Amino acid sequence: MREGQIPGATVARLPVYLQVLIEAAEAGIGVLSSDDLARAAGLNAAKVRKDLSYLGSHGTRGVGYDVDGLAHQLSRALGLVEDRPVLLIGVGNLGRALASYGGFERRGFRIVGLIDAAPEVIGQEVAGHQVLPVSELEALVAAEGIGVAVLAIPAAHAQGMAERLVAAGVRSILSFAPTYLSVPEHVTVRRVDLATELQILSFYEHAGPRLPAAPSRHRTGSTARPV
Amino acid sequence: MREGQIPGATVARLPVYLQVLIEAAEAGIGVLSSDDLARAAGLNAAKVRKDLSYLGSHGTRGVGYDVDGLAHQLSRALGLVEDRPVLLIGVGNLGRALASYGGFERRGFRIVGLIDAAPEVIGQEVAGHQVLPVSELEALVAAEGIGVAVLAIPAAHAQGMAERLVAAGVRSILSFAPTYLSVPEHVTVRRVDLATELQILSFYEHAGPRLPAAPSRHRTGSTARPV
DNA sequence: GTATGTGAAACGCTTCACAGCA
DNA sequence: TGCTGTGAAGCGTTTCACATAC
Repeated sequence: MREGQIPGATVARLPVYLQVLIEAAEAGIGVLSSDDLARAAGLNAAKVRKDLSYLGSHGTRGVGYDVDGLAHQLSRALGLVEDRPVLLIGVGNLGRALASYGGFERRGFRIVGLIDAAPEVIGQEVAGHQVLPVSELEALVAAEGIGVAVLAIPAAHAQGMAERLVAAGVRSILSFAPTYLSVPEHVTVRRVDLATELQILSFYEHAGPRLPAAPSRHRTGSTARPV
Repeated sequence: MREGQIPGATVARLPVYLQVLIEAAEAGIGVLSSDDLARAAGLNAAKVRKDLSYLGSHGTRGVGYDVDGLAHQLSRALGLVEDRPVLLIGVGNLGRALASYGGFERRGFRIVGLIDAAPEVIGQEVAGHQVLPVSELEALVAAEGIGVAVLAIPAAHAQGMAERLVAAGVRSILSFAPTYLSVPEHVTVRRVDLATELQILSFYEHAGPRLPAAPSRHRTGSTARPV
């Protein structure tokens, strides 16, 4: 691993630790051990320690990790010291659900605009935002300094919209469209596809209780408890 | 790897191949090479071939893979030869979006029931289903032979509902609640959390255009085309 | 005593390179 | 010739085990 590089597998777990810490802080817990964190996140203590060690040494031997201090370190590592503006494209059923989801602010993001192509939706008030036409996209991205966009539109329009977002300056796209997006090297796309998730579950159910096996995403399978 | 075991990383990609094949079939394409598949899925040809080889040898050297034949093999491997019944718990914004998502039937699933705890929602007609009270859960799971459930409820209720689902006989849970679920060994949970996804994106945007780096989930970064 | 931080071993996944077959 | 199928090498991640520090 190159100096200062945090492994991808670790990066994908940092948000998990952060969430556990936020909940612990709200519950008035001041210190957590790697074992506590592991239990709450469905992992093992060694992995937690190794992951956190990439951020530097922020624990106290014999004691554990200071909840507030570590939460701050994680927020910093994730680039969340202040809320990041997010643009939401597509105000259908899913888009509305995302716009109404309250957990954003609490976790470092702020939806600053809703955009849709349908004339009957434009101008509507959704979750405190007026839906804007696609023509406003570039101006909005520039004005708000938007780097992250969420795509909740049909697959057929996803590639075109992604290209427009990239041209406008967006560098990270979270796409719910069940299709693959071709983007330049410097742009990161993450795709969430419900049917894909269900199919992965279907495999393991169908294949029988395979003892090991757990692909990429968050999988719980044993003791893990919300704090 | 144990005999007959398909690696978890491969399992997570099988739905992707299946989707590409379905779209190719609809476009009238009869044969695809590993390179074609790789391009459409944002992967490389060697990975595609190795992945598909775990299912057996279904390609033709010098030619490629028969689209229909391979799609059938993949469906079989994923346990999707006939539609799997799915139970949806939680009919809020997100639950409605999921219930209304049309892509299910086409990809091997059938929502057979909606359940919610709120009295004002129970009895409503949503996406062609009457919302049932939680008390109907066990009967519905038994009657329809449901093995897969989707949780779209607040984090605070997720663990309790998961336990009830497991007790009723559900073996796979797709959870949208931003909390970890403790389940028995034989139950598989996959978690989808929007804020987590955004935070991972935030890391890479913040950390600058890291050349390598791409954690677990579907990441596109080069040539990939919707068919 | 207790829990972190970390080299080193073990493991799994990806990529390479080419043999095998149409 | 062209593309699949696959051992083997390479690489990243996980786990182990213990020195280190409170």
